Amino acid sequence: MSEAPALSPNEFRDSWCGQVLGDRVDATVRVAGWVHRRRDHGGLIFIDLRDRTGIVQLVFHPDSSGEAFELAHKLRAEDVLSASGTVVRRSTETVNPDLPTGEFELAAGSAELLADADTPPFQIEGFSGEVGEDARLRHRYLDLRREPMREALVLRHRVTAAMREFLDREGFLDVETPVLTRSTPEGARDFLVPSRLQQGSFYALPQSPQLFKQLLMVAGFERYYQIARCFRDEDLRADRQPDFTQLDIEMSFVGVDDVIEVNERLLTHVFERVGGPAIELPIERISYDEAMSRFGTDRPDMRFGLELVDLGEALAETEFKVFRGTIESGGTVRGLNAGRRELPRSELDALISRAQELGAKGLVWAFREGDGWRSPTAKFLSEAELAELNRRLGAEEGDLLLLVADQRRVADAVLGQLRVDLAERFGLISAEEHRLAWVVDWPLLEWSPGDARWDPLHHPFTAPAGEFDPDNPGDARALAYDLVWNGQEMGGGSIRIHSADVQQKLFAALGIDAGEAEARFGFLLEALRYGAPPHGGIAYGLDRIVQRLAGADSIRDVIAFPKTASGADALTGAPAPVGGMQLKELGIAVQRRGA
RNA sequence: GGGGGCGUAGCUCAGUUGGUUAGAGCGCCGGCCUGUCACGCCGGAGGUCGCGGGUUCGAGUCCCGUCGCUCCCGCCA
Repeated sequence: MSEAPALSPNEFRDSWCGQVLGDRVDATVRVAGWVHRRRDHGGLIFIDLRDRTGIVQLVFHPDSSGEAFELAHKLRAEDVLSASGTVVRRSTETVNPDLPTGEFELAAGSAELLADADTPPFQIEGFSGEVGEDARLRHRYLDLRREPMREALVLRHRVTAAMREFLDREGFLDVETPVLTRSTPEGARDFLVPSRLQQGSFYALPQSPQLFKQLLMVAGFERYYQIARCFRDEDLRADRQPDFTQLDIEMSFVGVDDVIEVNERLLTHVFERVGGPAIELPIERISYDEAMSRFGTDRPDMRFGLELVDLGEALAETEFKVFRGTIESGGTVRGLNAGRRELPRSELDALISRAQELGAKGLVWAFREGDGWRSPTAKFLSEAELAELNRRLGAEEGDLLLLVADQRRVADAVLGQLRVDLAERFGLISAEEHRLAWVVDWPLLEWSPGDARWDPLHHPFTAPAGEFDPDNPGDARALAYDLVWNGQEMGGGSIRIHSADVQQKLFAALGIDAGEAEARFGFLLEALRYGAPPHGGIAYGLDRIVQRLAGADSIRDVIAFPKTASGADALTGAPAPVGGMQLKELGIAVQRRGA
């Protein structure tokens, strides 16, 4: 809970509920808030009154409270009340040690009902069950009265306040960029807004302020930040909302190390301010290649082992058709040692199903037994091969080994995720341990077999390291960096291309010809020709950072009014149909019902 | 777009192999109660078992469809 703000006395109150403490004893104070709980003893009534700062107990006596006693009898949960009385120190045996104000209480002399409340659809506090999220979201204003939600939003405020404090001190300017902007159909699907004045044309809601912040660098602002709402029309997850918040930062005349350095100090400052985990500087860096090789993912959770091992070489000559076929078609065999485990067949089958869900054709499991394996696959492999696999996997007696034969990227994706699943199941992750890392040295582009073209790993404005060779686009490295926290991507950024020529080369490499580039990004190319400084920056997922700091399971728990998994706002009912008149003004044909 | 889980009182849940009148805790309403703090005690109300269809003598329970919530895969430059 944040400290109670100063309070100007008025007709409703002159003290916060949470401030009815020792220094007020014998004083007459007036408090206002919500009836948290009522304990009516017939001849004596206790009311717990709650405001943002906490709870105080009001006592109503028939003798000293007069009319207020009659009112207290009629009070119900969540009624809004203003009450005044004398602050009294409780006798030793009536102290409530669970309440910050528990040594004191307010002997109420008068009270005024400011608003009566319908019975809430769920209890605000004080019963052991967990209220379903559906009900909570439908009455979010009641859910937000609950302590955990209030604390989460207070934490969120403190995080953004600390960010602004640091960035202001470092000379970053907070500049707003448009929400109605232009669609540049790359990456995620855009949310579109029809234009009334130019019918048939559409605004797009920004997926990020990327191009605007680059233009601000061209404009000479040098250091920019914004806590920006971004929009992506993709399916939701526990850590994905269609509208979400990004801490967006951009700087001029910097290289990778400059951006990382200031961001490490930013994170340290924020974590110190809000009581986050201690950060050891510098934050460790791991190359993309090493992350993929050891963990099978570009956002490795390095709090535990179970690292991936490449077994292709050891199986180059194998007679086992599955392995041999995969290797001959350019794939490989990857494996991990899950340690000494005992899993029933049903759970091994579940692992296979999970592997298939993740895209594998199958999963080989084995337990090391003597010099060989206990495994349905053991009979297909030679003694020498089994020994070599055991050696490479560091397998000891009883260790569970998991192998996937596939194209490298599939094997990585499957084992990289299984590794995390297994660590959770086997309890290898301590809740107290935190591990931050920069993933660096990214490839600039990756080949997309489906679309038969090169796609940027980050975005098409990311600067290549050194000169870009259009003849070998796959070899190019990017001046890019992602911040990974316990295996979750928290933010990412890069040094940007600040030369129109280089930018055009990149567009060409991505299959965007000069005409199309001019049509879609002409404003950027033109701006880059008017003296663009070298620049770069980063964007953080604010919701995810706060989620992690709050220890919440979903970013919905740190967003005041989130959407459900189907993208609906359970409170307002959005999205909703609009009237024919509204559509007509936009030049959109009105569909007849049933049409 | 695909897969899994859930849907029973206001809330959280139980409900056996398909079988009489669908239960519990909390909340709610009424009564009693002067030191409680998840107050206590007594009494009471409250149900379209998400919705639609089917099987059956009989469906909360089985089947099909559908809607909602949720987790995951795809997607998220």
